[in-house]
Amino acid sequence: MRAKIYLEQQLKQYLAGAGIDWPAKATLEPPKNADFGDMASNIAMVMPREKGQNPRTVAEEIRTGLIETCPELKSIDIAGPGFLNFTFKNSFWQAVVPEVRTRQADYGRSDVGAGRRVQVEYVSANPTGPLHIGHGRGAAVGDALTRILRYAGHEVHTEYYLNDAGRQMRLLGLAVWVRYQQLCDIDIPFPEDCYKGEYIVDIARELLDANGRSLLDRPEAECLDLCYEKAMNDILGGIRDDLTEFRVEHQNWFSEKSLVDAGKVETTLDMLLEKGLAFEQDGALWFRSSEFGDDKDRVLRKSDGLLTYFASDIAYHVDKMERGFDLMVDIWGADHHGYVPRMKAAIEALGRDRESLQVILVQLVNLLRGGEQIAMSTRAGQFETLADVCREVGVDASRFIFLSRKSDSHLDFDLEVVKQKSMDNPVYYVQYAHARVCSLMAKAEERGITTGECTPELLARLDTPEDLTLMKTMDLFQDTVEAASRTLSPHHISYYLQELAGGLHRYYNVHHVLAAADTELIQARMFLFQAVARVVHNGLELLGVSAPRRM
RNA sequence: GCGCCAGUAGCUCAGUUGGAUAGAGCAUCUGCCUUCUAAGCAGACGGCCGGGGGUUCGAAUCCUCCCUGGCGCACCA
Repeated sequence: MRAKIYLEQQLKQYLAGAGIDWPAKATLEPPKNADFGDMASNIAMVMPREKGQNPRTVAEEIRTGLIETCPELKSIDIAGPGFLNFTFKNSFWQAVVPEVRTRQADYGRSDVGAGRRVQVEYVSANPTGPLHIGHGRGAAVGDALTRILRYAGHEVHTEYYLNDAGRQMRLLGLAVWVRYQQLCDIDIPFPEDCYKGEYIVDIARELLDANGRSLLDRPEAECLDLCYEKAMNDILGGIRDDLTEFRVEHQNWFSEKSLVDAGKVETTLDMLLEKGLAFEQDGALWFRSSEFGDDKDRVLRKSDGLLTYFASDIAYHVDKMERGFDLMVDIWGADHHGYVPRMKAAIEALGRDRESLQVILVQLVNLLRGGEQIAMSTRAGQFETLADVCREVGVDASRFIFLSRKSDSHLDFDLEVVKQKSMDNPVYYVQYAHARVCSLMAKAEERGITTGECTPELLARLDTPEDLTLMKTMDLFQDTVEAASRTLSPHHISYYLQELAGGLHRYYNVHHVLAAADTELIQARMFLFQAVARVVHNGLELLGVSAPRRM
């Protein structure tokens, strides 16, 4: 059982005996400084006490009460202004090894999510060009978050919102059409605001190869449609392929066009009008977002009669709510942060708690090569695609880098650095820990060493500081999963794994596993290593990073 | 001008939502391969946590005012 859970139960039991509730500000966590013991609590300082009573006196009472009823505890110390520092017996920590052996892929799994239904919408890039590195970051975060939330007991549904209606799409068709004509040696200028990428020319060339110059004889509107459709299908196919390659799979691709065609946008606008949340002014239709915390009201339908993106975005979120999700998580590029208040306003206006929408803003990625910046702009057509980057540095390395920063932070992604197999890229450090154990087990098999039964007596041999560090770190895994889930922050897992891997590498250099003093010690250490490898594996799985058996 | 995010060791970044003496890695130095993978380990060096004020037993973390960088502020998508 986890140290935190155990102590929490014991303390609650003690407080209940005294008729006191668990204080809201009470904490229970491993102290930064290991000299203070295994777990520390401020409970004596934050719980109600008689006036004039010193927290240390309260702590002393708790200490006396607990030390008798908790056989798992080796000692309780009181320090500083009234901290309680708990130290467990080695046997408590050793029990984590069989626990990992039993639960295997489920070790660390939690039920804090209590089956809450969560929808994670991510990537959702306009299909106007290939995915670039910035989309990759969003994809990695969304996917890891999905894995973590599921592991923490949520029921998660993933979705890609496809903006397949609107002006950008028309521009895409136009771009291809112009390129097609140019390929036919017709001298027309390329529109300034169109997509200039080489991939547009490729699509036009395919059209030319398939149809010859025949399109030139058909009505322009028809050609534009044809070009748009072809471009859309090609690009979307590319995006799907890139995501698959990046180990990202959305359960549903939600089409904006389908929303419009089904009249759901109009229905939503009618509903807003009915509730007095929308109004006509200057020939346009407005949403009263300013009444729900936004800076100003926002246009839903322009005076030219066309709907804004915001209008269909509201309709889309209405649809999400109708599908009964307890929580909607949207992952956006940070350059869209100005959009958050109006979307939250919409959620609230529609009668839902604004917190039921959580927008994760993923900051910009600076793509560098040897310290020099590579420009990225879909329209200008200069960028390295996500596929290019994956091909060059690998999916594991890319994902791990993306998941090793909190989303709020800007990220420098230097291709030369990420390619290096050094500590500049910790993914190898973590994977190496797993591979080390695997190769060690293979070696044991070669030598005919078997492990036998995993008994407490055997595990009692795991009593060095390095043993205890590893076991305590494994004990923290589920807490880490829960923290990552609670704060919607995958990077906690990444840092945890680096710490666990570090513990293993250190151990490896201090203690020989297969050359230990006697058979029992060898077996005990093999059990320990197998458990560590299992936890590393589980953690990497949450990040969507592979756990190689050899490197 | 208004808003959002960031500012922590020379560099890249953590810091479990208010805890004890602020942590990793890289870089730079010093050591460790005749033994399970050196993609590793040990040690040293390195800090006014952007700055001022406030809140309290206690602040990198909370409130406030400044400074710097990035990004947004459309009847664009």
